[in-house]
Amino acid sequence: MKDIKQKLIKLFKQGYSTPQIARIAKKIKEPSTTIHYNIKKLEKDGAIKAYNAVFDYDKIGIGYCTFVLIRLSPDEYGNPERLSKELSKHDEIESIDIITGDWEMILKVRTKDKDEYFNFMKNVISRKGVTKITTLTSLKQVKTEFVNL
Amino acid sequence: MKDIKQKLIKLFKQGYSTPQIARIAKKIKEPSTTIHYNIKKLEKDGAIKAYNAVFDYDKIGIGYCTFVLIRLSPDEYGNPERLSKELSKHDEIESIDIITGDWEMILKVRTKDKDEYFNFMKNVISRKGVTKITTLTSLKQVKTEFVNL
DNA sequence: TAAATAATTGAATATTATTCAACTTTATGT
DNA sequence: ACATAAAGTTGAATAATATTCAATTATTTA
Repeated sequence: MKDIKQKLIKLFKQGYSTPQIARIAKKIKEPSTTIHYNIKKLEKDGAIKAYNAVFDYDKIGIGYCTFVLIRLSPDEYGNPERLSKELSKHDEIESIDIITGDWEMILKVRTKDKDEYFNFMKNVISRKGVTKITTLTSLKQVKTEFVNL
Repeated sequence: MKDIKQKLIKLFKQGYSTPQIARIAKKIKEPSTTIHYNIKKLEKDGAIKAYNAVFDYDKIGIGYCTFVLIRLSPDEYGNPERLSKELSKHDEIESIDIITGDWEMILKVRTKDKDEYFNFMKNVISRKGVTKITTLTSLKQVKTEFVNL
């Protein structure tokens, strides 16, 4: 056994998929060359960033999902991009947004369980510049990445 | 002009992509038939729900992104799934999670601009059973769907 | 430890993406 | 309004890729 599964999951999170031109052509009843041309244009214009897989996250062992609200200290407040760039390297983080209001940043984080999340919070999120953290834990994921579960 | 672009975007949100077996095979140095077998297994097991595109949402005209926190009334509190199922039909909603804590539900919503979001909030989210709504507006999206922007 | 099941793989085939050149439509400048 | 350029559409030919199949190896189960 070569444990190809985990390697596939890692690749499919980043991309490694591609449009099904023939199927789309049939669906919207246009020649496949026309579909091809239009897709390449979207890619060239940067409108499409990647093609990737949407998972049943329970089944790939990262079923513990949280939203993390972060408040920054006054000195970090003016430069939230520094921290967000830093955080973006971590595979556990599905999304990072800099937001308005009482909080400066919201993360969507996926880990195996609460213990793994706790470690992640202590080691990655908590750092100087971060004043307060609130975690909203998902009890049930109804829809993700525009896909109903 | 046939405005194929919008049709493609709609299809790519749902799926209509497929793994690049040959590229993966080269990348992890295994025969393509082995990769094929392992991918089909993931699909059969339900671990992979779909293959879809990740967009630069500004460039496809839905650059206004919000997180919506929803509190339910005592009578709806015990059955958050009813409302979430109802909401999941709407294309503007990227994700729906039922959560712990002060709020019962969190949505990630993508619209063209604040006006379109305001209409969406009034017509779709606000309804009996929803006691309170707080909107966190994204000022900058650093990472989405595991992809750095 | 034998039998059954799951996983790996190369060769053959089927399907699909891509290229190209011709043509049509739309946009641009004077 | 008209000529010209640029963008978009398309069928035919080719290149690349996925899929099937049967044989082999590894792993699990009784």
